Amino acid sequence: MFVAVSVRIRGVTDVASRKQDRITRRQVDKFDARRTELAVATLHTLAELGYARTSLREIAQNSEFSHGVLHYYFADKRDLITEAVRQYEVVCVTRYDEVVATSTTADQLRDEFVAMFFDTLGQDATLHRLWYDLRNQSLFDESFRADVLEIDGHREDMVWRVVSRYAELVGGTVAVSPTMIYVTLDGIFQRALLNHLAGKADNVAQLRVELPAAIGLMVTKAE
Amino acid sequence: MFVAVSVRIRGVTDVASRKQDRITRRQVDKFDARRTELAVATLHTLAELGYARTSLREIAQNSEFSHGVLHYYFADKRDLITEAVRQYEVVCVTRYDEVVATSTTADQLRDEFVAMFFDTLGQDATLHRLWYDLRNQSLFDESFRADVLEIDGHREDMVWRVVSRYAELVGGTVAVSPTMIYVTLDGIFQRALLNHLAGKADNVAQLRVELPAAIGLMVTKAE
DNA sequence: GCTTTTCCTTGACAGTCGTCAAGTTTTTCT
DNA sequence: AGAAAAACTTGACGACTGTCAAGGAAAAGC
Repeated sequence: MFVAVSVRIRGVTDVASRKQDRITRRQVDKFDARRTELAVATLHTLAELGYARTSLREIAQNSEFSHGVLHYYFADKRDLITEAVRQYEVVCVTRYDEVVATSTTADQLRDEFVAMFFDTLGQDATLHRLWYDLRNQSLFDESFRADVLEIDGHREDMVWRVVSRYAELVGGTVAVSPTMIYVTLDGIFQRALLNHLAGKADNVAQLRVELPAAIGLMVTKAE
Repeated sequence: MFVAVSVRIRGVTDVASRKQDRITRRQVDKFDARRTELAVATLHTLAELGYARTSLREIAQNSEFSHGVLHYYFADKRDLITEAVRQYEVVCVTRYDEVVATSTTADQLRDEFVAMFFDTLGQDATLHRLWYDLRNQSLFDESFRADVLEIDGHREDMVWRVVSRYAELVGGTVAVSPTMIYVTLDGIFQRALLNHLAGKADNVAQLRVELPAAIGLMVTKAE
């Protein structure tokens, strides 16, 4: 019987058990592959319904398996959702890195960042509302907090890479702390998301107009 | 039989029915009083447990009545929660008005605003996390959106009154739009709330240090 | 004081939830 | 091919949910 935990057993380096080790690893990889497959299905269900209304049976219906299988691969619901959140992070936290790497002028970086900012707002709106849902859930449920704070930190790093590179290209320095930069941009994003989902496209457009200036306020040009 | 709806019947101005009207109004007022009483109990339950885990029986236990009475005063759960949200607004949306009214210098206004900002963060933390919970819920549940957008607008007006008055006292002008001011301050508040509830007091203190400068960036002094 | 209306409690309903045990199907190994 | 292990399905459990109807308790009206 293969136990339903995600901890891989390592350290079996004895020569006589190599073959067994190889087999076990293949099993574990297969196990993990299905785990992430189910976690992705969970992610889509959560994005569609929100945390409060997502049930295990609904998740199973969004996969090709039955609801019982979830307890074969996950200890309980929290374990499943935690894994789903980790999948979210993989998708989301390197979003702007290519823009940073390829842009050669400050204006280009700023414009492409703004473009991608509002692109993903429309494209992945349900995923983003899920993130905010889970982050809020961590205000009530302590067991989510560690993961949420970690992802929040990665998001902060992500926008810091953008803005500090922008300052570099502009030939100046960043005027505010990484935390302030993040909460500002994240606040703009949240507001834009709410307006987007409420169908208020003109409000979203207005935020798009104002975003470049907000970025501009964060850096001071060298004289 | 007195129907459980919140719409008051008006327009009965006929002289012969004055007495009946007076009685009816007293009944209605009593009805509304109990409605708000139950809405307040709902608010506290929501603040404690969050939207996802709040049940009608739990709400009733936080009041002095049994669970059945909720359907006597409210059409359904949504009606009840909507009324609770309105109660939240009454409490929260005029929080800084006195600071604005009594401050005579820019520094005083700024310092007292910051003080109250972090006061209510610690004092009413559960209420605030509820607000963010419900705002997020509106990203999934369309029926919350109108109320949420209205309250969000009032919150924006609230901080606008603070910052525009601050600019006035400083003898300058506000450099960014009301929306940008709100999303920034709200973003800072959200971050501080998360850190506060996570027990990271030093992070909260750091945000407190940085808040005055963030306000400073929003206004430009006249030369 | 008696009747009528209002207010509130109690208990039940149909449904959903997370969880798990038993059993079936599929894969793997010898 | 046969045996063993893994992967998956099914159905059930107790608990909990929102809702509502029946009836008792309290207040109002006469």
